[in-house]
Amino acid sequence: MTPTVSDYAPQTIEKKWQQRWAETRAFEVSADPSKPKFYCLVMFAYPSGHAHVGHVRNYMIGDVVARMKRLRGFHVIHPFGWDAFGLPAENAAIQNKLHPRTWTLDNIAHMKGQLQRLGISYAWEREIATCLPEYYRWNQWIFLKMFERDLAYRRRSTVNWCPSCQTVLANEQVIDGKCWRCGSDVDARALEQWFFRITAYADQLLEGADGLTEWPEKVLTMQRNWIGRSEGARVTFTLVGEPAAPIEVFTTRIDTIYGGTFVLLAPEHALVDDIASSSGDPEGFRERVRRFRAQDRTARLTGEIEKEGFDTGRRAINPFSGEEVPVWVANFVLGEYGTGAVMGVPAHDQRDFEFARKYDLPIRIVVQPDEGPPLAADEQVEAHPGAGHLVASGEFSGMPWADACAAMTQAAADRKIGEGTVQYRLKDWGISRQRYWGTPIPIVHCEACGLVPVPYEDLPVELPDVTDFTGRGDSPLGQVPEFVNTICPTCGAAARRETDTMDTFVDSSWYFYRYCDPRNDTLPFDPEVARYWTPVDFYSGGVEHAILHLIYSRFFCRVLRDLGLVAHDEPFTRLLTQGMVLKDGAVMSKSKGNVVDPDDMMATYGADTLRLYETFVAPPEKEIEWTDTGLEGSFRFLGRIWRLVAPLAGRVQAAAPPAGELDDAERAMRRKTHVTIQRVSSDLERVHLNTAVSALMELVNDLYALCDRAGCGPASRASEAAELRPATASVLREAFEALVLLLSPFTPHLAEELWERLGHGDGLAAASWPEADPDVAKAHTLVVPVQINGKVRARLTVEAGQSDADLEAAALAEPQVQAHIAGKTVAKVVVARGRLVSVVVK
RNA sequence: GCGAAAGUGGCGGAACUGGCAGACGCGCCGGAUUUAGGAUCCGGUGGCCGGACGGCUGUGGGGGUUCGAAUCCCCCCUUUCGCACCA
Repeated sequence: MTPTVSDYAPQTIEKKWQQRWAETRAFEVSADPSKPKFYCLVMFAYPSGHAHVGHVRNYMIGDVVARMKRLRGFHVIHPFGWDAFGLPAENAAIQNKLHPRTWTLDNIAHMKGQLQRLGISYAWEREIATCLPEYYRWNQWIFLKMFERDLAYRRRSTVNWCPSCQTVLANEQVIDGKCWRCGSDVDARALEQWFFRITAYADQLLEGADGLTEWPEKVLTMQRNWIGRSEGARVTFTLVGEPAAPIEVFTTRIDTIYGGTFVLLAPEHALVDDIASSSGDPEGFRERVRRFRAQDRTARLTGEIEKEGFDTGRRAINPFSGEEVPVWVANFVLGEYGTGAVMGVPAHDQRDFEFARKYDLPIRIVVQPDEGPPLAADEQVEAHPGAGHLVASGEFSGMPWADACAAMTQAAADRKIGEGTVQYRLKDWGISRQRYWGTPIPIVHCEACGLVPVPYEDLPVELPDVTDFTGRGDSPLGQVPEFVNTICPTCGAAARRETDTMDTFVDSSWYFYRYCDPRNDTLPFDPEVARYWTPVDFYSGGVEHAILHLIYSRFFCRVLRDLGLVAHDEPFTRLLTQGMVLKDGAVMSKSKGNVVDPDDMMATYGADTLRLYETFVAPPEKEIEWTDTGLEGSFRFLGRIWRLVAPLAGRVQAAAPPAGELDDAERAMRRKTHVTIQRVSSDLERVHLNTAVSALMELVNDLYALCDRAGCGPASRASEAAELRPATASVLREAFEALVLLLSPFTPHLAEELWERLGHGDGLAAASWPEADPDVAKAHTLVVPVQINGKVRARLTVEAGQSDADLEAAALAEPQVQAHIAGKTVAKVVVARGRLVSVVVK
């Protein structure tokens, strides 16, 4: 394709304007409290090597919003950066003998070039990369603050171990028992680990969700489920015999406690070992426990295994009934939830019911339904978990179950045998990773002093240069003596550094605050500056982070708030979860070989075409199927605009604003222009990008028709010679300018070029969003359909502003209508808001 | 199993608080231009009947509310997503 003067040549235009934007620092901003701000954020990128069109889509959504807000007079911060720590870099290093830093920085350079060629309006001077000491230093700083406040702590626990990634995973990072990153089955391992006490904020995170009115309900539901709050009570049963010990159970149905005919311990329960020792056959006992513990962790968590258990031979006293009940160990009781022990109430819990039937344990009904026939224990085919009133429950008999819950919780507290508690499914966030390419945890282990924080003035604890990556087990940092061996900051004795690194989700939990003040070297960010820019007004990214990044960030926001660094409770006011880009029905991935490279698309069609396509093809939240023909359609549209506006730009740029002497077509055109301004404006505020584009296409179609008629359009021969009425020129000028401005968030290069050709030397940076004139946008004549018995039989063309009575009369006078009501009686006429007349005949 | 969202032409998708279903685009058909192809410009395009005016039918299926339902209510089917022994 050889471009001629009238051809749309995106490559030339795009290079020109990208240079211009860089020279004028068009998108750089600084805090200015006298102006309204807008923080537009897209999830930063993992520098995997190449951006594909799926990433590009998200950046496009953010860019359209940012550019629109800028034209609307906001001070817009639209930053970008790199989530630059993580395993792929380390794995690449193992394979290619490259340092992870080299691999990462090279990838960043390449991807940055891609994004710049797309013309995304980032404030590049705020760019951050989490793998640089100047960034991760502040991870360490925040970690130490959390350590001081007991929000970061170390304990031994059973953790999720990914055998392929050779590291620990947080609970959020295990999906269906598999590693979120590589899909391997996750094992259990007992390790000393660092945790963040996110559970301290469980209630706040839950309650805060109610205020997130501009988040997708789906994400909030996922977060609420993940937090999993349940109200109940802890009640203490007493193990009889030697050793005598309390067994605390958690229940949400203390009202059923008189039906508690056995106690179940998780195989991991602390008492199990003691009981085994004092049993007749300690080895056999332990063997059975070992078997349960070894059962597939995934299957145990998802309930896919057969419920099994065995009698410990010991008994415990039910504190309410006073009865001695057997104590069993059961494989379906989770050691990590509640107290690791439950009371078995077979009549009212399905799991306990199945267990009791299997092992012939007693079933006792203590809640009878208020209606219907009473339950009988030996006839039960399933548990009755529902409502009713209590029976066989001592002094509580006869009470409605909900009242009984309250009364019995109170009674337990009075008698010091229990108390009401709230239990969460959410667990503390395990952040230790046994890998190299992450933030070193700034702690020193001293024989004498224990866990000693690295003094703030010694930060950052820098990653040493490791050159030999094996990817085997234990933390690579442990193999670097110069790193490990240090002295205790407190007592000066020889000590060892912590060798685990932090989960990379720590990096991403606060990066959006760092953008506000990215070069600060005394604090993570200046609270005053952050107060101006944050919270983030619009945040766009993938739904896969619904309960990972998005819950961690909400937690960090509160921690930083309590440290006095931020002034709000929620970091992201509005969230959009964008749909994925599919090719051949599948997510794009290198292994499937279905990746569409934006560079290829830009080489053929230009960045603007790619940008337009990805915003037009479907609503941002929906997934899209990539089609080359769709992309070509977008290219055609831009060519169509070019052929329309470019040749006429010089001829209309001096035209006066439209005045009174317009003909019908010109008046209609003006109206279309102003209606389009209204539609695009409101669609963009709602981020309905696809319908905004379609409104612009309608405008262009109408402009073609007008120019065709005026003999000046692309279809006209010898268009240069055609006379242009001054009125036409003024209408065209107004329409072209609106079109270019409304289009500019989508296709900024083309818009800048045409804006310049329309006589504006100072660029779109100096322009502002067009305002619709409601009077011009208003229809002067309208078409009112007339329904007879629900079917449209005629259309009236009337002057706007007719009264309902006039419309009714006009409708009934219409010959078409007359024909349909002839010989029948008009029973009723409804006029709907001047838009429709509905006639009912019999 | 539980919960949520969705189901509209050949395809992607429009339709604000119930008010002309199918905007816009892709594809397809026809015309103009062209030596030809491509590109471009114009027109047509849910289905059935009719030469046209027009008529009938139509938003997963079935019922209901209403002058009027893609939209609201009930039942069912399908798809996608989330949760799934959390006591």
